[in-house]
Amino acid sequence: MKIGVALSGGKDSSLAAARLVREGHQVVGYHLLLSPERYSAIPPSVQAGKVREIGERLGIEIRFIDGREAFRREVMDAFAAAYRAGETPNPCVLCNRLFKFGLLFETAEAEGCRKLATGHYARTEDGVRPRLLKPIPPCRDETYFLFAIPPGRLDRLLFPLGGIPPEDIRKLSRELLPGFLPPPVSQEACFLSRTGLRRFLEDSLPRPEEPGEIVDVSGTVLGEHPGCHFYTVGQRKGLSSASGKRGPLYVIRVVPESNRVVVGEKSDLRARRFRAVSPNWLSIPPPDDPITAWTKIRYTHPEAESRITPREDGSLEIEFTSPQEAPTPGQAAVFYRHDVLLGGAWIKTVDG
RNA sequence: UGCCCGGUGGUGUAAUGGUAACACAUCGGCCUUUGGAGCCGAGUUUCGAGGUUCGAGUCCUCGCCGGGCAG
Repeated sequence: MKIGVALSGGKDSSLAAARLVREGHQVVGYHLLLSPERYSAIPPSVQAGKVREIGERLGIEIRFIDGREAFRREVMDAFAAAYRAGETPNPCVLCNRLFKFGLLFETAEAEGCRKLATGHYARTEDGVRPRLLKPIPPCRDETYFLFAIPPGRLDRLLFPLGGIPPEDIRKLSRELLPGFLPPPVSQEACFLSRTGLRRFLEDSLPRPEEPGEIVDVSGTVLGEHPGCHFYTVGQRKGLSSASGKRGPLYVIRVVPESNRVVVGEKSDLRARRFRAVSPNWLSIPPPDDPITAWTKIRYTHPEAESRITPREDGSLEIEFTSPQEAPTPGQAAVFYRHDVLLGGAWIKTVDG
């Protein structure tokens, strides 16, 4: 079978491709060019070179897809807009939806690939309605980033790494890609290096350096900040001008209208209810009535029991059984039942 | 002007006359397929000038600064 593989140049996607090659499939590697040179940690040409090298090593054809203009428009602009609105964007989810499982998927499909594989740690399950599942337990679970992918494509996706235990992945790595040196894993958003984020915001935001007040939950002014887009809910660092007393301070809210950053204790971050918009249901049909599910509000959040109520306007009301720390506008809320990712939505407002 | 308190890292505080400590902040590392968080580690401090004492953040004198009382 002809299978397309999304190849980033990293270890996981290479391994996924290697596995499919070993199984005897006709594999084509697709590499997306997304990041503008100005902001990237690794120059795109260097990354492309890595991908070519992997292609040679595996003996597969490599195709490049230039998505830079659309990426700029659809992911980076949205990223900047979120900061402007005092939200905390999650570009990975958007990029997965629009590019890896969007543009790249469509390109591979048009070129005759029956399936698309990626190196994500996740699983799919066929059936009347295909489902997206978490990987086999000790593996890190990356399904959070996949909640927004188009449901109709689930049956044509392959996650070759999601079904095998980590020790086997290491073994596979030695067998299939001996001597392969993974690039440094540590990174920010893949299209921005650490310095890139700052530069990007300076380029993209009007008057980025406008100072404002740091206030506590009762409105008392505690200090000054250099610009409210440097802050996100739950953040602890960068509050030096307000600190010194009352233990560690955390950002509770960012209010761009008044250019204020509201801070408080860690316990002030806990909230039970929030509203989420633009839901995407993957493994179940969109529900008409309230359902119970376990909701995860950030990548590393241990999902918690909740009730999800669909509203007339298409948004969702989520209520946790017990308050959770720092639901944050702009982040994804992803719903699970055991191993199954039911769907997800974007956190819009937090009610308390 | 008189009297009374107080002045310790960037901030808030601690230290019977005996190695100046704690929290927050800051910096570095770890963690990490988003932003945060979390974990580990580090640096930095006694308002100034004299004096008493083996030894002063601590006691004494003067000054400077901040607050209070008296008017």
